[in-house]
Amino acid sequence: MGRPTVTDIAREAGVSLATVDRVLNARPGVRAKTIAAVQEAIARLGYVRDMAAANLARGRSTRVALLLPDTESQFIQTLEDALAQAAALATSARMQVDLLRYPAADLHRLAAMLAELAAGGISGVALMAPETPVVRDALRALHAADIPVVAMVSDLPNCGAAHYVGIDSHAAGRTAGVLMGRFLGGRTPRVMVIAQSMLLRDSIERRRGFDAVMLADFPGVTVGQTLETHGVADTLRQVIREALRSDGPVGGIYLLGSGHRALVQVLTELNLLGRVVTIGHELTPHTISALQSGWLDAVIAQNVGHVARSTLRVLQAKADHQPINESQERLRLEIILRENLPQAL
Amino acid sequence: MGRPTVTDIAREAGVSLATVDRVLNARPGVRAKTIAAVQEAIARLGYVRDMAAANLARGRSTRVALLLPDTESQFIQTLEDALAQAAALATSARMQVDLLRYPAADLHRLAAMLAELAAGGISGVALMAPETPVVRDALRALHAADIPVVAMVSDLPNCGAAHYVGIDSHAAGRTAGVLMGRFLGGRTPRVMVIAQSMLLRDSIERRRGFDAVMLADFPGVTVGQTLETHGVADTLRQVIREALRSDGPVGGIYLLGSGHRALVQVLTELNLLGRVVTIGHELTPHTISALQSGWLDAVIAQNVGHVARSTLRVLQAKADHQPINESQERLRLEIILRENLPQAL
DNA sequence: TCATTTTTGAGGTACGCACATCATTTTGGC
DNA sequence: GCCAAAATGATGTGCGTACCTCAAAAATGA
Repeated sequence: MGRPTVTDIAREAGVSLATVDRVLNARPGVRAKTIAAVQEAIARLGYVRDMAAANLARGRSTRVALLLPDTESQFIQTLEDALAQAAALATSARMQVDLLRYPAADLHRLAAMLAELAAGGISGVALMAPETPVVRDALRALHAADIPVVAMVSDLPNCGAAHYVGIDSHAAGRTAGVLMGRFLGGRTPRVMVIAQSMLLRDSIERRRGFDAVMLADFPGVTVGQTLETHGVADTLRQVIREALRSDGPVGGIYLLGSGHRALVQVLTELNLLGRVVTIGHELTPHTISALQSGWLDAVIAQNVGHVARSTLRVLQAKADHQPINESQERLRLEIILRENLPQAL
Repeated sequence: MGRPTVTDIAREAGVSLATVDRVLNARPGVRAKTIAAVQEAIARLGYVRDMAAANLARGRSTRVALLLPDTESQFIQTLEDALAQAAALATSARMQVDLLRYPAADLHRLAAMLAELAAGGISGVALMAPETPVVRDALRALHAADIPVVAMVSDLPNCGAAHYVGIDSHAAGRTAGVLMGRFLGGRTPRVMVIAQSMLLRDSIERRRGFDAVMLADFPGVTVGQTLETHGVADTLRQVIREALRSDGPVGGIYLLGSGHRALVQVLTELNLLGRVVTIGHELTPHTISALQSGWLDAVIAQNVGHVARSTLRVLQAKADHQPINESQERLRLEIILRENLPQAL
């Protein structure tokens, strides 16, 4: 005897197949007493619905859209690659994935794209986007239309997002703080914090976490205010030079977002490369090679492959109205050193 | 138009459904020319076989066995829990999982169990076991019977194992080494290395990795020889006391395997708790609470949930004669500090 | 060219489930 | 106890694929 099927339940519960079907799919027109009897039989037999067969019968081939900003960042590119790879695999599980980019500078366009998708009959959307009123309204419209929304990498609370796939940015900042403090090894120099921009929710939370740990556990270390580079290498060079003119030696640098390549360049010019504890975020070809060279001491990252697969799994579960396996979807905050660099991205 | 089906291929290739079926399932009696035509149609339409429907039609419900030692270790228990949870989910994907324990001290019994399983018609086996001749022979017999074998946590090369699910132990030791060296922060005290036993492949490789890094990057630090406790708390107490009597202060302890609880106890007695850099392996309730209390500085771990799910996925893929998605199955070596402890195991 | 073998076609059944329709039974209100 | 409403049963079809049988066609050898 193999696993029990709907037929077994019907026999066991003393009802017809039609009734079992009504109970299983929460269709109306069944007395509470009958529902209980069927569920009791399900429990007794240990029945587990064959989701593959169910989806096959439904003939439903989920279509979802994934939206990323068109930023020229290696992290975004890495994430897109991971999403594309996961999407290719999802095809064999009856899921069609549209991978789209939106202009990072034009969030109205993003909102328009979301509206189009909603009209085009899509069963789920996942995106990485800043939380602005325009975006929020667009996402709320999706929510109202019963289209599940998944936030990737950067959370979107108060937008009706059904799920967040990404790591806790505050914890990421705290972790960066501990590593910085411990890698300084008792020394109490100044530490510089550099960011492209402090508009993004992630950067702000990371900074908060970093400060909390430094203040509490390494009170001797002076942490400077956040230097914003706006993605311009010259600005970066200038702010670093300026900061170095201030009193006290700089012993550590915390890079909140991207910009590793420019930083390495500036540090080379200033002959500081490898002489300063440097901690950054996200695994990209740049950060990997910087770790290998010893220019970067640690990277706090999230597994983009996991982000991609988790995103698709969550969207599939939402489309099936299935519960989400929280423990599988919880992303771990990863600490990457030269010694535990993954062999391949 | 949804995704292409076998019918579409038949039409596109100008052959019948039966012929497409023969090609897809590598059945004999088709001319090479016809095979090429069908495959060309498959490529042109981008056909991807619906594995769910295929398995449904096959009526095949994969049955696999998972074997763990009956060791009273929290890590083994944690792993078993993760496997049980993954198994419960796998049920809805037509997979039946038998979760078994074998006496750790009696590997002949393990070999006998494996032989029984082979005779009982099972489609795959995963196990965590030491690599002894008895085990090797038993696994080779499985391999000869075309039953795929997956090694969990501890690798089993030269046993015909189809796959290894676990982290690179040498890299784990190297990582522990860097953390130890850096957390010592320039100080050069003695470092103690403690293990339950050095018979297990993992412990040996970890030690090798640890030594390699300490020697190369932190040459001032003296690393003692491995102290074996054989799982006895008293022995642990004794070896630590003895080691402390030697000259030079002990600044770090590297715990290769389990035994965290006993170590904390001994360190408490000696008033060394929290005053020595301590690094261990694997996330268990004990190590988690030790991290939270600050008694443990870092843990090198593998995600047991990932181990469990990966094991089942690999077994499923092997049973379906499907290729394995290497990037998804590659386990990351995780560094856990108090700051990035997962909220739940 | 004929006989033989090989290749191909046509069609059916099954897997476990969803969903639909219509007939039949049971229930509750009065 | 009658009737309408609600609940349940019976039955069929289809999802995409595997696997089987038998007939028909094509290729091959002599």
